[in-house]
Parts: sequence; C-alpha cells; structure tokens
Amino acid sequence: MGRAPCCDKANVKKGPWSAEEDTKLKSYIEQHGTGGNWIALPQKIGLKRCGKSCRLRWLNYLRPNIKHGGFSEEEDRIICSLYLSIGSRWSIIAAQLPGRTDNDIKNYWNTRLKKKLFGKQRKDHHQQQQQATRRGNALRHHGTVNKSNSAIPYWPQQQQFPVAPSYYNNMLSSDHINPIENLSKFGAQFMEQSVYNNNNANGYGNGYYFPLLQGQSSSQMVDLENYDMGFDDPRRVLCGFEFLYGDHHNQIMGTSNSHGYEMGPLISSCPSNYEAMLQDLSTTTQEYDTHLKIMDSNAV
DNA sequence: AAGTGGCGCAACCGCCCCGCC
DNA sequence: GGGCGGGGCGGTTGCGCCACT
Repeated sequence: MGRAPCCDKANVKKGPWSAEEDTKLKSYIEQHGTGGNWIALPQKIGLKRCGKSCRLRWLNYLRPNIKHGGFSEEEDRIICSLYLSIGSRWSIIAAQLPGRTDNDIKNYWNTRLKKKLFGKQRKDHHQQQQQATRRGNALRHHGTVNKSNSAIPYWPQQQQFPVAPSYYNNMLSSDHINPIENLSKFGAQFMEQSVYNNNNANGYGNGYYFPLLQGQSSSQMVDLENYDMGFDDPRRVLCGFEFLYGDHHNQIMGTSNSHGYEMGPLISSCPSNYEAMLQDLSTTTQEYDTHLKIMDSNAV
C-alpha cells in the first residue's frame, strides 16, 4: 500500500501558474511567512494548488533575489567542480551560488553544461550552425541574453576518451567516486601507455594509462625511464583539471621514489577490452591534435 | 502553410529523510 | 521504538517556441 497523497489530487490545479496565483502566493508569504506548513498554505490563501506546488513555485520563482539564466564562467566552474565532488546534489550546489535554485542548476546542467563538458559526437558544420542558431533563438526567447550574444558558437567539441572501467571503484576506500571516469567526463585526457612505449621492457605493459599533460599531443612520445617530474612540476597538470584530484591525487598520478616515477594504481591497471574500446574510437589522433591547437588558440 | 524535431524551462512525481507524537 | 506526515530533493515529463523541410 502506498502512502496517502499530500493533497486531494482531483481538486488541485496543475500546470503553469497564472499571474494572479503568483501575486496571491507572494503577497501572503511576504506578509505572513509560510507558517511552517506548506500543505495548509494553499487553503489559507484560497489557492487550488498542492502545497508542494506552492513551495516549489515560491522557492524556484517567486522568492526575492532569484537569478535566471546567464550563468557565468565562474558559476560553470563551480558547478562542474562540485558535481565532480558530490554528484547531482543540486541543493548543495545551489547553496554555493547565491540567487540560483537547485532546479535552475539542474536544468542548466542537463540541457547545456553537460553537453559542453561531455561534448557530443562530431557533427558536420551545417548541423552545428543549425544548433547554434536554435540555441541563440531559445535564449532570446527567454530573455536571458541580448541579441549580440545570439550568435555564440555551439559548445566546443570535446575529445572523448572512453571512461575507465567501473571496477576501479573497488580500489577506493572512501566512496563510489571513480576519479579517472570523472576526470574523463570533464575532459581530462588519458593516453594508453602502449602509445608511448611498446616494448614493455620497463615492466609497464599495455593497458596502462597516462594523463595527457597540458600542451602535449598524443603524437609526442614519453620516455618512461625519464618520466620523473616532481609533484610541483608545472607540467603536471591535466589540461587544467588538476584541481579535481582531491584525495585521489596519488592514486591517479602516482608517486616518486628513489627509482623514479611510478604511476598511480588507478592508472596502472585496466581490463583487456579497454584497448579494444580505444581502437573503436572514430576520432583519430590527428583530429585530436587539431582540437588541441584550437583549444590553445582559444585560450590566448 | 503545415508538419517535424530540437531545445530550454517550469512543473510534477515519487521517494527518502526526519521530526513529532 | 514505530508510525505518520510534512519537507526536501532528484529525476522526469510536458509544453511552448523556433527553425527547418
């Protein structure tokens, strides 16, 4: 047996709120507060709405100092880093962004930011133009940007490497977070070790994964024997995603010892089919190098 | 002009948490 | 301690708008 509904579903109005309903709800709460009981609130005001609906309307739209749309780069960055840390706990993320609601951030993530970060399959130029036009129109329609911004290009395409296998999770004591998977989602690049060194003479076999360092293209070889940069080496960055390592830094990046550099355990093992996944990638190394150059030129 | 598909957003649904009795 | 019920939350859906065919 399910629990009783919070209101009489047959006698409540659903769908978009009218201006009159908004006014009623807003003026009442501003004068009397919620009274600590949302369920009873609509009856007091004379609204044929579910209490939960009233709460949602107030929190997401009517309460003061709410911002809609127009997310800044800084807000993007905060959302991304928090999402990586805590996942889809939108209320907590929203608490870090004054004026933003969890619903707004959730929508923003699902409709735009996710695409920006995950990238999409490469589409032909025509399709990208189409999407840019449509998005610009949509933004104009909702009044979030002015016309001068309507021609902003579609989200840049992000090179996608397959995510690390889930059994890495077992190697983490704290929680379910899989750093490689998450870093990959956010654009961090990992290269299969055999790309750099095929002879395995140093004890590293195929199927080991290196973070692709900033400014480094997949065509550049890395000499494992001399791959001994310290933790403070400025080259040791993952295209700007190093701030996302958190507690898993050593597990990803490994440690230095008297023999030189050792990859972290999360990089130094993988299932045999991972290589096959890599081979299935349609994007070639050349395309990726081009992508890097574009990123570099955009960064200037 | 009509149909179609993509997109973004508001709102709903249903589950879980937690305080109260 | 256990049940109840309101609040809170994340996932999902519905709808309007627009461009394109």
